[in-house]
Amino acid sequence: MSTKVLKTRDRLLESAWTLLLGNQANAVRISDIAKHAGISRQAVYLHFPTRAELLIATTRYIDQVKGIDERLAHSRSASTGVERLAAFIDAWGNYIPEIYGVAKALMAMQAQDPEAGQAWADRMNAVREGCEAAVSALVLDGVLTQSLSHTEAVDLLWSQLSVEHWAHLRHYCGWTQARYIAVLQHTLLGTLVD
Amino acid sequence: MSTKVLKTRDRLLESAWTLLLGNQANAVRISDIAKHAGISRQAVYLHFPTRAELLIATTRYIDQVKGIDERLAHSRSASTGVERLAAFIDAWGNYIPEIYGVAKALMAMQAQDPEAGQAWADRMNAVREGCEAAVSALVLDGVLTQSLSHTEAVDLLWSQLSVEHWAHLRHYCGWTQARYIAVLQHTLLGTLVD
DNA sequence: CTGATAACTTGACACCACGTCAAGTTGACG
DNA sequence: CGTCAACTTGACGTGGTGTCAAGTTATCAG
Repeated sequence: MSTKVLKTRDRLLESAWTLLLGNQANAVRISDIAKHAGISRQAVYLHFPTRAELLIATTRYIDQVKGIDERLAHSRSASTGVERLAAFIDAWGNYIPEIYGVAKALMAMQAQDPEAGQAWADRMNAVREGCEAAVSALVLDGVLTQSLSHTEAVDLLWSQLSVEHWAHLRHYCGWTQARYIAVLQHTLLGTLVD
Repeated sequence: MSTKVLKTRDRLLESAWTLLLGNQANAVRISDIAKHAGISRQAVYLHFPTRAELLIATTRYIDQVKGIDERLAHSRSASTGVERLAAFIDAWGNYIPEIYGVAKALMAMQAQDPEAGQAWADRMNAVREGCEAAVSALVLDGVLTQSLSHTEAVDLLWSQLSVEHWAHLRHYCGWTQARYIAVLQHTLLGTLVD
């Protein structure tokens, strides 16, 4: 029932998501989102104070719909550190395509809007915590390489799991999603373990 | 002599460079650059048709002043593939800070301006050629890893030498420039060789 | 010396997207 | 029936880009 007729706010978030996933994510204006949701441009401001807040709310909406929390939680149940690292790369790496449209818009926005930048930084820090946990699992197993400090290992994992890195390999280099996952699992294992 | 009184066009390029290296590179408007160069905003358009063209010309200007070509050429003279890889990472990795301001502005711009995106893509393809040459040197020495195709190795090197990756490690993670170079040399060697 | 030309100046303006404001419509619900 | 929330329409302010027109100034050829 609720799937059939969504409230206006959710229709806006769905519209933003849809349009941002499209090819010309750059050109998504407030008026486009409003039109797609079937309301007037001004009415958007009855639900979200600024464009940045709408984008941020969209990421939270996607998180909720796609259940990223459960996906990442699942990776925590691996028995060894190495398995956990692979599961984490798999879970997060396969989530990036879902949020890429919004992420791109938010990253483009942080140049002008510090609030957007902060919101994006907060979400990326959550990813970093996942990286931290994965590296800690390696340390616990005693397999973390000697040549990197704990923090450096986390930084390296984090930066290679960044949305920018994914976009570079998938879009500039034309890799498939499966190859992206496989290569990152292999090379990061080689870089971080022993 | 020519160092004392620069032509207006060069003063504009110098001003753009200076301002874009500043902390709030996001907020560099045409009027700011004009003011810094001591001319009126409208006069900028006597030298550059658009803001994008001004930024692109600035990157070329920096390349010329800083002599990136010679720096990269130097890395080609290494005797072994491994030395060449290290030299290339050193040369390009230490060049990124010089262009980072302009790069950031150009990357922020490519969302709206396809012309800016193309110009940036062209310059990054030049870097890719350097990566390609370095990987070829590894192949010639017979030390390229079995687990990656030639192209994949180039892609991986290229993406890890991206400006975004540098910015992530230097600014988000707080690495020093020296550590960035050292870690990339070490991990890329480990990833690509044997 | 004169007159043309290039490089600039000032001031005004169109455009586009964001965000705001005010006044009116519509529909649900007590 | 009245009220209130959600929405509509239309107008407006802001900030940056890019355009246009008219005037100034220095230099340089004839």
